[in-house]
Amino acid sequence: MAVARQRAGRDGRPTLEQVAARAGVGRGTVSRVINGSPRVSERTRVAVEAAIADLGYVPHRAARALAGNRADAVALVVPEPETRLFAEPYFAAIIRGISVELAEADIQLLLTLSRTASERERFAQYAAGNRVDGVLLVSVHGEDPLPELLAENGIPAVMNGRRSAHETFPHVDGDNVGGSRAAVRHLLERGATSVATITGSRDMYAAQCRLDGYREELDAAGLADDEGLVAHGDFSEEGGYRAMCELLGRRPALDAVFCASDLTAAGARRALREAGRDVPGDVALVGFDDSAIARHMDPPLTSVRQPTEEMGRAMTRALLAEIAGEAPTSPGLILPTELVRRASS
Amino acid sequence: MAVARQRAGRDGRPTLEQVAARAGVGRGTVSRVINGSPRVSERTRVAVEAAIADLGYVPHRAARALAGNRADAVALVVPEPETRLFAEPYFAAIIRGISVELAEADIQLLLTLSRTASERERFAQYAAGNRVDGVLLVSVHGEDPLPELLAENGIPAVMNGRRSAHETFPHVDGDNVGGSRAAVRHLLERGATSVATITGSRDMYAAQCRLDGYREELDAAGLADDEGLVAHGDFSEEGGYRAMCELLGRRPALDAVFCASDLTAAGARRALREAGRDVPGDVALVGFDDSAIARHMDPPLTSVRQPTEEMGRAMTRALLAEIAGEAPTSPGLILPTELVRRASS
DNA sequence: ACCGTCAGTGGGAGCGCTCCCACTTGCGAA
DNA sequence: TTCGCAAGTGGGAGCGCTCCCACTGACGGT
Repeated sequence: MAVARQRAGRDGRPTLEQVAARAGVGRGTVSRVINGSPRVSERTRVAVEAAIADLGYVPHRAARALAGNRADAVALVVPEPETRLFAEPYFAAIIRGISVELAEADIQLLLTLSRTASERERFAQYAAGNRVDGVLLVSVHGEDPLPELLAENGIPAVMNGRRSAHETFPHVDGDNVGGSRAAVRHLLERGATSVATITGSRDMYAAQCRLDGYREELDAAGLADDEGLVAHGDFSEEGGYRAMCELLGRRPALDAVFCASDLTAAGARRALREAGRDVPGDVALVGFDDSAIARHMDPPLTSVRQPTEEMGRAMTRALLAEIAGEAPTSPGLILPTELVRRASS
Repeated sequence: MAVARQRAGRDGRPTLEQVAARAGVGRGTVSRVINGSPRVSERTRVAVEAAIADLGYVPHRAARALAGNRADAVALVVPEPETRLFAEPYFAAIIRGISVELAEADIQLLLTLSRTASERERFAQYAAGNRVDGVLLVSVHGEDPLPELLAENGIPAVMNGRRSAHETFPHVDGDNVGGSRAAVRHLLERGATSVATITGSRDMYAAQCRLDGYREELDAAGLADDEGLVAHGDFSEEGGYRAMCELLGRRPALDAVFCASDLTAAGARRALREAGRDVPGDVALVGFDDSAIARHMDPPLTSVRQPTEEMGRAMTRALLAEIAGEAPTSPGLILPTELVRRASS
């Protein structure tokens, strides 16, 4: 048995050994060709590549992973409660970006939905055991133990978004402040004189940034700081509805509202309709995220779009660099946002 | 070197060998415990489990895969052009279902976006090499070579949806005909007398089914078959808009429209508004998919919902059964749909 | 007392790779 | 000519598991 080398693998597929035999070289050489080592002569490389093509050889991932002490895979961890996020163009685009970048590096994407905090801890355990080379994190909340767990275990990871202004964990985020400022500026330019805002969940940094942007832009325009124009929502439609009712009661003369999310804007729009206010005639409305509902609202909603696909790519590139052991140039990357103008403002 | 067994793995994590030493048993026994073999005495199992817990042992996936000739992973293949599908609650729910079911079986989910047909062929190659145990397919079009490629290579696979009435490939689908019939029946019950429909892309079986359901229900109600009430769309909003304009020109007296998708309904709604028709006052509208936009249309759209999470689970269960070598009881499974009533009808 | 049986167990072999060391060349310098 | 060295190469060792065969010992039947 030990004599008859050069046999195909258990599953009938060619092995590296067969390729080597066919090309008339040793296993080491084939391995070098596959891994793009420069220490192979041109002639040899060509011969090996021909043998690979002839045989239709595809490296066996598990064997590679085992021998090479790596996984050739990265995990994307999505908190289960957040799967509604899934139902957003935002998410689809991020995944597309990730996928493109990973495909180029020939690395697999593992999708992991983690339901509970304990499951996230278990995941860290799991990830530590060389089961993945790196981790991509989305929708990370402040109390999530996963980032620290990963860092402690020395597992390369990058998150989407930030938990605070001084996020030390590697991250890629959209420019929330800049986007909000652009939205408010736009409202002001369209002649609004009393711009209200409905915030997102106060414990989320993105919500804080969007509120900061709102304030900064009003300041820059020299408008008085009126706290009565700020109502707190929670990114949900219902929250938007309630906040809008509140606002209408408090500042009936408002003529524009900047919402921290499109969903919030949808709720606000409902409240405005019930109050008999026309959009954009009486009140101009702007959302954030440029999600599916923005395009389909009546009237279509002006919204702030993040360069989501690019964010996915950037996250992945950063992660791959980290895996490759490159020293990170900076802990984070902030990508610019863009205002998409529609009929609501 | 060969003497000093019982050492931790390269990455410092405990190996099965260590667990065996700690529990005072052989490697084989630990393996049996891990894999739930019944051929282990209660006492031994307890001891091994304690050792596993003490050491925080996690099996090394790649080693398992290599030795066991399996991958412990299944791939979900999404055609890249379809990633907009991603941005649907439909998709999110399917993935959630898949994820739940896979987590129970401790199998990983690989997400693969395939851009081109050639990439799909390459994927079949790849899958064949024992790199995944099975494949989950969504949005399969008629000319897609992947299902056949997988079948030829003996790779277990299940698709979501069907390509035709006599789909032989294992599949899980929603009851499109039943859903459409329920939608039309609902419209009729609400007093509609002239029910039009806007179809989906004619080359898609789901679109055909939805049209069939529409016809069947009208037949059942004894209404004359009026081809003028059928306009062809393509599941897109623009297509819905055009078809609605057409319909309005041809049958100005229509008082209800059943659309093959929510997006189509959104387009139709726009056309109706431009024509000055009130929804639901003048024309009742029903969509299909119960997607995000349905809830946020004005008025909110009545729509047919599929049991999507359950579909994901069913697909996964079917795939796991196939992987386990169980003979499929039937080639496919059709799950019931449900009409979600909202203000548009 | 003998045997067969079988639940339970230990450990060798080997999965298909990568790593790395030892080796062979070819070639310019001494 | 001899040596040194770098470029190129072959293949042993070993990654952490599972598979499976061989073995042990308790037990019941004869």
